[in-house]
Amino acid sequence: MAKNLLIVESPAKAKTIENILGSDFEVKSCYGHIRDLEKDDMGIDVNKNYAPRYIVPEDKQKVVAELKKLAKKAEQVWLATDEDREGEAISWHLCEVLNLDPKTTKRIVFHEITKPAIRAAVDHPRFVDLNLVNAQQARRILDRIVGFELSPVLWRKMSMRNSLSAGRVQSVAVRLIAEREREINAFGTTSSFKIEALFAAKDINNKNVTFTAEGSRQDTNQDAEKFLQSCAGASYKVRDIQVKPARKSPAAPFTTSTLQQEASRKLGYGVSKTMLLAQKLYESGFITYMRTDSVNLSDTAIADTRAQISKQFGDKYVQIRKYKNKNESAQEAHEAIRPTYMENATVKDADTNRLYELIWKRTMASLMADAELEKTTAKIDISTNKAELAAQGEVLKFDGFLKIYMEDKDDEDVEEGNEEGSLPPIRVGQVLDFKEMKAVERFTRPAPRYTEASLVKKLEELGIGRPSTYAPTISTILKRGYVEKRDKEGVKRDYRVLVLKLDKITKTTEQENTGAEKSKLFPTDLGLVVTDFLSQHFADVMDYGFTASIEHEFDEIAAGTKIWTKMVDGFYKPFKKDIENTLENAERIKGERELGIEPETGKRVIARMGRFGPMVQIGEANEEEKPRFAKLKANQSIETISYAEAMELFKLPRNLGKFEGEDVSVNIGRFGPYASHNKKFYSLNKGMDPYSVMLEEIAPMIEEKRVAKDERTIKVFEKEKIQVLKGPYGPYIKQGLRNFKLTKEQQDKAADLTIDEVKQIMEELKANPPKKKGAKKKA
DNA sequence: CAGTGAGCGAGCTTCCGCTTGACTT
Repeated sequence: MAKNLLIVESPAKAKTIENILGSDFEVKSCYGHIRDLEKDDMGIDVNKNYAPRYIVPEDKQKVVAELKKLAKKAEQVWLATDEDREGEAISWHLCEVLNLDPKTTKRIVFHEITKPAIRAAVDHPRFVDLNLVNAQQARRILDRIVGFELSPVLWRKMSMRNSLSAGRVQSVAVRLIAEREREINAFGTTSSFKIEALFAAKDINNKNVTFTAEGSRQDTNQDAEKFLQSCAGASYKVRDIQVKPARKSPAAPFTTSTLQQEASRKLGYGVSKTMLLAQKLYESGFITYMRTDSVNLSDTAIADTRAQISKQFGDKYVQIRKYKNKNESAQEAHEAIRPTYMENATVKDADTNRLYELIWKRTMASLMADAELEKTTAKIDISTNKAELAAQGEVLKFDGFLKIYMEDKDDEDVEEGNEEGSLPPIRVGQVLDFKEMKAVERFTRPAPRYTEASLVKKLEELGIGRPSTYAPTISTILKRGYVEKRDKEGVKRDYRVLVLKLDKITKTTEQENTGAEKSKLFPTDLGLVVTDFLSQHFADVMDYGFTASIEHEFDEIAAGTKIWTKMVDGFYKPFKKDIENTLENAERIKGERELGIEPETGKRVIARMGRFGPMVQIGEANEEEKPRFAKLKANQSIETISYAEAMELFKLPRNLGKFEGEDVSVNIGRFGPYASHNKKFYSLNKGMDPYSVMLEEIAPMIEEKRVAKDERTIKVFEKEKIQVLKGPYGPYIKQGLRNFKLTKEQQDKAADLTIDEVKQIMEELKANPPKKKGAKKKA
């Protein structure tokens, strides 16, 4: 029996630390928070100075029971939760639950899992910092108040039956996406003409090459033509050449947020996928902890990386840097995300290797030498006018970190047409061999829509959310239906090109694709109307600076200069007034927009939110007549749908004629477009448009779907309406809407199951349903 | 599975931040 019990948050850490500390220590994990506010009545006694009511959630009871047992036996308990606000609170909760005195129980902290760091921590224990704990309680309680007061307002004011939610983080995340969408919709594109001259010259190998030089942009088509005209018959002479050295530095080691961004840009992963793979790597011991906001590398990691760079590329490529966090909201409880052993450049598992290699390269590059460049700018005179052209070239003199890694840019930060090539050797005074000059119409672009990762980047900049919540926050706003992730097809656009060649100007119009986007976040109508509603009635909580300002107050609580209950009270009192006022006075949320008047009837055509989502409506509900309704299509929005598009929606359902003697009609239902025939329903195949599809396409589809259904069916008990079906997880039982999972053995003999056996399996599963996450019984 | 669109009102939903597995049709 070990004398000392040391408690950390993560089980993977526990193992490593136990190895470092040896047999005097038993190291256990508490798996994060062990208590939380109960849900009834917010779990807070608002009238008793916001006294919190904490409970141990069901899924934590086993862990807590075991820790209790071990704590009782141990001579000394050490609290080694993370060194940040949440970690401090976890230590305090452990004291409360394990009957330890926070004023005397040893509390230790470290930012890296290395032998010297752990040893030093054990040599310098402190006690739980109750001010910091109170800052966390204020944070927790405030978030609970915001979430549990705001969400019910939505339930009352929205006519949708979804379980809607609002919160300090998620609601602002949706707002960012909503505002970006409106910016894009309101964006007025303008164009100008880019001037580009093409010259020929000999390179150092005496080979003929071409290079381009740019002139200043021309605002209009006429300006562009006039400019080209003024260049007709000109000669072009190099007036000046400037050569400047330049350097590029590597990016800092990964944090959760930058890892998510790069994995999105380079590998196309969503943030959940990145975190899932990183978790696997962490649990297998290949990388350090993946939920971190720190860019710091431990001394041992720096030494390890330096050795690896030297070995692989030579000392010339080593450049030790100490990275500092620019982000004020960072709490830096951990190291940056890095490989645990730099000699492993890859891992065996193909699934995780791509992410691992990214982490390995980024870590290596962060301690590699700057890249050295030479930038050349040549100014070129035009003999027939006063304008000048500029040609730019860039030569890499020393690759440094670029040897293995270069951070990608977001669409947002990429400027058009600045790709730098190399220039052939030219000298001042040289008359250049002119080929042609082009004026190409270019357009201004609105800011791009957010990807999951660029949204995380923005949230982090605003100090909203934490590394452990970025991915779950995005899942939440998707699940609630406030936001959709999808592609957008581009549209064809004409652009004008003028070419001056052999002193003659030719004008052409070419086509390009514009506005195509992949895996971007779009607000739904629900997201838009809920954002408007919340912004109108709860402007302070929806403010982008709200989190930063309360964080400032949490800092004061942590410093002991502010009382947490006073801080919470200062927020709650006016907030509660807003809640009551809104419940009493605010209209129901409709998001109504008039699209026009139907000429034949004089009835209003409106788009609005209905009980089942966005819809269009002709006429008003009154005694004489029922209005006509139609659902919006997937990519349509209340804010942008036109009158003509709305009227189009009323063309469904369409009757296509008879097949096998029965009518076939198509419509759009809850699960998308479908055909109905002989009382059966068939989802339309991808690409089939219910507005235009013909019977000739539908009939064979119905036949195909009948066959596919037969293949999925293993057995049918007609009388009991029970089916045994083949699914992606093997055979299962289906009765109505309910599915019943079979065990391995039962699956193997699925085809031979009798009705009695099936019934017995169902009875057992009904009596003992498989446990679901978060399922809890009422006390 | 393929309807609906008003209002009443059982009894339900809901937050953010720490952590992993259990579960999925």
